[in-house]
Amino acid sequence: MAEERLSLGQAARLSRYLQILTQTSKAGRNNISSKVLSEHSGVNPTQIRRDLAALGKFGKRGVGYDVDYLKGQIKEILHTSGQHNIALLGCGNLGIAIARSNVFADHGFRISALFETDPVKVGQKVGDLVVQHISEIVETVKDRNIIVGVLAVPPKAAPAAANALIDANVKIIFNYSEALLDTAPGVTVHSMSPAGELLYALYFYLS
Amino acid sequence: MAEERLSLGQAARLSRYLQILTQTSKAGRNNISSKVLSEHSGVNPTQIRRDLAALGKFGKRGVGYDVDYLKGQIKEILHTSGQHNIALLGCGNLGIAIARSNVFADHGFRISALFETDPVKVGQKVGDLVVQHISEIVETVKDRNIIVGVLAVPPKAAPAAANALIDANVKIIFNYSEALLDTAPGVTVHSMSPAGELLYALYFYLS
DNA sequence: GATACATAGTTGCAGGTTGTTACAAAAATG
DNA sequence: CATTTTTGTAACAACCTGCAACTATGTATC
Repeated sequence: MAEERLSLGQAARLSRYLQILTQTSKAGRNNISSKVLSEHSGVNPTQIRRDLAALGKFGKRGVGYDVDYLKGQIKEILHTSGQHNIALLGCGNLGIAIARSNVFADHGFRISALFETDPVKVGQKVGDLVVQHISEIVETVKDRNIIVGVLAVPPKAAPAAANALIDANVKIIFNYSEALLDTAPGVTVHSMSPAGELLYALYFYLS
Repeated sequence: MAEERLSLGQAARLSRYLQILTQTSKAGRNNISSKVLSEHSGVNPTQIRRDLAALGKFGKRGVGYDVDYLKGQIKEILHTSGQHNIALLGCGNLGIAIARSNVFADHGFRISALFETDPVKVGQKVGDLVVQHISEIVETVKDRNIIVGVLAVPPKAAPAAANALIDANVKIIFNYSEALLDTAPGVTVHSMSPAGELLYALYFYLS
């Protein structure tokens, strides 16, 4: 089994395809062509076919790709077929929005714990979960086998929250706030940057 | 004046630098080296220096880059020194979170209009803005010179909301929902995909 | 069945991008 | 003045991408 590690670009594209396939599947379509995939992903169709053919010949000539089958194959390749538990820090508007949406659930991530510093919010229920105080994070992360922490706190609170996640031995921090976080060895920090992406899109519109 | 159009990669990196510079500036530091910029952006320091040197020699040898000066220069290069008006569709938890945060304001975007379909929310105030009914979108977008629309609506409502934005002649649609949107000529659609990005990060952790 | 069409798989190549290594130039420090 | 830091530059190899071309295999139509 060759099992070579994917390049950065390949992995990025595959997860993008997966995202699109998941939505396509939800919309009830069960077949998709590289052309359509290209329109939604912005990736050149030849590139898509090359990516997919290199990992196994998943398509049917003249027809396209079976959405659910391809979805399953890509999940295998990305090692993300299983369920993964995530902790959400911050139960303000943003945190609640994330907790109630399916963004993560659709992709096999289960929000398994909610944390807050505000004593008023601690103890309240959001869906099936009870909001816990941040002081319980170390134990909960260990008990529930959580490897991903999502930061949905105000920028000012972000560094402290990130450190709490690091202390709790979380491996991936997903930062919804704009704040810059210090990195720790062995911990991947991924920051969203909607404004940055908007600037990028705007540049190509303006020039 | 050479004024060449930036490559996709260059523009992406520059907007990333800009995002980091903005946060660095907010944190009160006014000098930054390519090494630190690299740690926060994930871009190779040589690449950073190459990018910046190619557009003008903004740094001081032995010292680094002046944060505010560099920020200004990059804004010029990206043609985003001015203010840009954006419309926000959806005033649920997510919409409110966006409206109250500084994510966009920090980068010169001003949220100039809020829209909803829910009659209960129409007329309520969020900050200085009054929530308007979606039916007013065409006129408002024209009057307030809005070129960017941000979708913060539930996935089911996203396609209709996107079409409303297209009808209103918005140029860039920024989609916070997971839904796939149909594209229209002359309109750039940019979809956030937190779960996709998380899958990507997870792959490198798991392999 | 024959024909046309759509679409995946495949190859070769030109061009662009990136990381690496190396080094010179300028500024700060002591 | 010597040392250190850090930018600016260059050259090169490795990699990646897009394009064009072509083959193979389904589907639809007549």
